Amino acid sequence: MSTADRESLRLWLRLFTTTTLVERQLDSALKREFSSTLPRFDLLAQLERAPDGLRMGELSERILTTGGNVTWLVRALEAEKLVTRCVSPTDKRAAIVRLTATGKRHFAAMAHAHERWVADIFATLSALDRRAMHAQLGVVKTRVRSPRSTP
Amino acid sequence: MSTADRESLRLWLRLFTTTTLVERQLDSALKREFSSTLPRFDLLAQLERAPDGLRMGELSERILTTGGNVTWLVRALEAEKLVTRCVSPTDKRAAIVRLTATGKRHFAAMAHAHERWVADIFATLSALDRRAMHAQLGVVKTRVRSPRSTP
DNA sequence: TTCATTTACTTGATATTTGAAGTAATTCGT
DNA sequence: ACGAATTACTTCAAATATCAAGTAAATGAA
Repeated sequence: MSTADRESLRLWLRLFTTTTLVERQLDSALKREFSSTLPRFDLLAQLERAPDGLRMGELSERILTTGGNVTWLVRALEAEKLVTRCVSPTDKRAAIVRLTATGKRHFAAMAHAHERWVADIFATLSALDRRAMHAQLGVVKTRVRSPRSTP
Repeated sequence: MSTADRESLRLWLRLFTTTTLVERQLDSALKREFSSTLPRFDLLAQLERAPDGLRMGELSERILTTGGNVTWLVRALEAEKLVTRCVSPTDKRAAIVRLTATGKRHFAAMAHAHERWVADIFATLSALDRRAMHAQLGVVKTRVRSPRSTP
């Protein structure tokens, strides 16, 4: 194992740990303040950006989870009256999910708090570092999305 | 919301996405090649580094999961003969978990492949970028571990 | 010592996530 | 237009993870 490999391994370990820690922090804050969770928040965030709603498949791609899980999440959020589902007029197989008015209000409140928490955590980095890290992550993300990622 | 806040949010989003993508890639490769998973691998990796074994509580701190989950994971790995548990001689409440010889062999094989996968993914970054990112993540990690992290 | 507290885990009930298999609607080639 | 392949989802079972008790051992103060 070369030095570069060793460094890659250390980097991945730290990337994973740090992300997990931030994730848990945000998740537990969402639970505490809003009785919600990060996955739910993420799903609502995607819908917020899509005024015309999204199909189940689009949701599952965007929040990086399986179709079965999206079905489950949407059912739960629907029960809480935060989203609605309707059959697509152009494709009867597809379901279109939208935020309800309640969902929008609820999300806006959460998003505001979430923003503050995230800003607070990453404020420890300089603007320069934040931009550098964003770019570096972009490279990794592209790499991991390309076809022959897993040899 | 200031520009800095917006950038923090974008950074967090990308951090989360990238980490999740790498995680899934590694997890599915471990499944495919070794019928294992990332959480199992992580647990074994901690034990590998601790020749004297670790207590359940130490494991749960290190792999960032709950005690109940560690009990579950260890039980599964024990059934596969990869780890053993014994009562601590100095504290009868505590259980000490160790790798078995089989566990060591099994882990060594996985670790080798895992190393290659990770090295391959992060080889897209320059050595300089890897070091920079490692340092930047260190700052965030420290921040998120400090007491008044969630205001 | 002796009992209240704390600590280390386990348990059991739930919640979440995955993956494979099933259903219905659409599309494509003919 | 017709059936085969594909696509969009749902379902169900199994794997994982959390949380809130519960149990037993260790600690510590009176």
